[in-house]
Amino acid sequence: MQDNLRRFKAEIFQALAHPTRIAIVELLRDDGETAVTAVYERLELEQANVSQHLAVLRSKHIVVARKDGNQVFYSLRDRALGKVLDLMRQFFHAHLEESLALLEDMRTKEPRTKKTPAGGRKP
Amino acid sequence: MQDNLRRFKAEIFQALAHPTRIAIVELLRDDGETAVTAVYERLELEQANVSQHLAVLRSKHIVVARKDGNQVFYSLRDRALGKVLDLMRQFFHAHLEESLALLEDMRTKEPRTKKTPAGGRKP
DNA sequence: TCCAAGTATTCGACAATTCGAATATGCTTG
DNA sequence: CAAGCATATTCGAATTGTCGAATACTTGGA
Repeated sequence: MQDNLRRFKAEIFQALAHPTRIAIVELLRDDGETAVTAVYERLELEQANVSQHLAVLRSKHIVVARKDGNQVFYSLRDRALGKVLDLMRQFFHAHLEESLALLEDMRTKEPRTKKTPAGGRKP
Repeated sequence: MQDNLRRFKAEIFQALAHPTRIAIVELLRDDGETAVTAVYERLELEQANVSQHLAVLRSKHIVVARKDGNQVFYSLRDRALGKVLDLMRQFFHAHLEESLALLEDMRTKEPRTKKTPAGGRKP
């Protein structure tokens, strides 16, 4: 059981382990219930992509959907998760220097580059 | 920058998004500084595997290593992460019923089965 | 110096995630 | 019912994560 519990936690973390999903959660936390259209317009992302990420969040019960006629409104299911993100910011600030180094690191590696033509390292 | 910050958070979550790494973090939180041998003996895992997971945690600065002679002692770098896990438990309890359903779901799907011989559904 | 203990890294196979494109589903209005 | 908007799902390709086995590195002692 101890192990199942850990798998459960891991799945929650996994669900949050993507910049877009974090953006979505933060948006819902700040703006409350929001329709899908508003989400992908605010975040400037493709509809399908947002829908896929919402599906992930939904499957882990991080988010709840409410249907209203044509559209679907999403909201955070529990504000504990908002707190988690706050702690995250705290964590970030507490170790600002190293965090910045990490960010720098991330910048050099360029995120999800899909068309980097010749970036290969080590010939 | 907003986006970089989200990528940073996502990486932290990603680092925690594995049952073994959660087990490690919880162990370090509860027992304090611990040598690698003790970790993999307590968790009944392969040395290499634990070392790989520790490398992940290290690369995200979730954990710090202190060398002492032959061995390396690991500890949590920030108790904020302990708090995050506490919030997680809170989250779990707050939604116990659905969480249990999720666990049940996970049980049926069996995690990381590598040698399930004939479990396939749909012939 | 050689060896053994304790950790870390590399490698190859396989599983899982992610994206955009295409397509499907569901609701509402005419 | 057809058309059209809002959302979801499926597909294939590329990327990333995971594991055990093998191997390398580092330290302390014979």
